Amino acid sequence: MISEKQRKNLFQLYPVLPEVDPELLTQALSRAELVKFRAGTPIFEEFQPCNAFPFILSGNIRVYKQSVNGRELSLYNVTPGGTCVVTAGCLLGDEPYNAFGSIEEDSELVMMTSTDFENLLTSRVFREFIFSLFSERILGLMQLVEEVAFEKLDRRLASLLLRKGKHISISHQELADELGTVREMITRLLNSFSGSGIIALSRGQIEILDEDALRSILEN
Amino acid sequence: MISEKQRKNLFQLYPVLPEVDPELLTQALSRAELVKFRAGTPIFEEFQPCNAFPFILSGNIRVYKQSVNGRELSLYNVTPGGTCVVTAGCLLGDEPYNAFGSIEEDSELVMMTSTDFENLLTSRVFREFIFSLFSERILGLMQLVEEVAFEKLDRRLASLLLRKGKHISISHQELADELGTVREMITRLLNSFSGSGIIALSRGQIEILDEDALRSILEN
DNA sequence: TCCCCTTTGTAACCTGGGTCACAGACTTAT
DNA sequence: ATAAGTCTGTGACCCAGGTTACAAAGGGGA
Repeated sequence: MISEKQRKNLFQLYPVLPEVDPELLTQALSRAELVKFRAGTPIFEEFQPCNAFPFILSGNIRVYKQSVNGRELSLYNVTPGGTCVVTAGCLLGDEPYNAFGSIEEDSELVMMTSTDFENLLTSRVFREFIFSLFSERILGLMQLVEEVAFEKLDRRLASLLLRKGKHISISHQELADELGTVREMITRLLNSFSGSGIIALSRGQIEILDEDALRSILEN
Repeated sequence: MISEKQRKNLFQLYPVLPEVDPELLTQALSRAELVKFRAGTPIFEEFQPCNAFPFILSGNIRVYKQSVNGRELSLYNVTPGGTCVVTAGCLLGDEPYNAFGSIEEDSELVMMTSTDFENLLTSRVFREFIFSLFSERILGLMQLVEEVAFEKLDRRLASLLLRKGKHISISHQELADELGTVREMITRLLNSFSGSGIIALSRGQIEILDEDALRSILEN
């Protein structure tokens, strides 16, 4: 059971919810639980069966793959208002997870039982909501495949930095884990960027000085 | 308009269709057209808007990405009974294609207009059908990302060969296009396989002699 | 049979990026 | 202040895989 305040928050982030059949919704929410997680907490693993569906009130979930030698590669992030398509896919297909998920920033999730989630799917608007997230995600994954297969690392890194804004707080290792490479490569590339005055580096911080130069790397 | 025979064929391959609201269905089918394509025909391109939705009666569609230097990489194949999720995704999101599609074997498609497709989606069973294909595809794409990012080419090739059966009619170039690499690499790897007696090669043909050895490459 | 086109073989070479093995610099807890 | 842990910097090295540039088979049609 979640509080009235949390319910309001949830509705604001997921405006589709108040539109579903009230009876279904009340049912589902009565059994839903608010759970808080600290940054870094793992929340699901490859091959593990999935049994609950998360709505994100705050923070975000990083969904990623792991290689045998410990490298990681982010597939996508789930932010407030979005949903975890792996979980949805696994619940629908009754298959185990095929990726890892962990909390990136401190997060508040509303966890819904898998049966309640499936019940919600009988509602037309809710199904359409999930649908549009699915198709968005498919396009995103196709893009990612292309990037990983064909783009060089410097361009991938440049594009990642651009997406993250002008002042970035992140370690080289975390950047590596996002791109599926190793820390040393990131250090090297960042130093070469900083050598050309494109960025300024300090421990745990990257500042973008010349956004245009960074952008021009993308189309070299 | 499609013939009675084609309609039967369609229903057999897509058993969900006869279950949708008959009125919707009749509407949609009355405007649908059967189109035949020869192997190799391109049917859609990146950035092109999409305006029709295909059901596959026979043959198949290869959906792939292209790199600037002409390399290709298959994302998935659409076979009879399946549907092209890119198309569905693009139609739903009203976005242009972000991949290429071409006919791999001579094919017969029933093309439905995009508005009829969207109307069909108001039917619960049909939506669920598309749903399950979506989630299947998402899991597949996640798998592909992992493969491309972390697996070596010999393993990827071995796994591809195993999926294709014992007698394979295909050129080295086509294998390369499937894996996102170049012809020379495939030739090299195939020759090394054939050197160890795992496969036998002839022009346009690969015969798997030692399936176990091939499988053991996957887990070396 | 001859010609042309497609497919395959191959060798030398290059390069991006991963691995290893450190050393320093910063931060935080004790 | 000291120690321990976390980040960052760096250089040497290695290797998978892409590039170039050919040569030589097949195979099918005229």
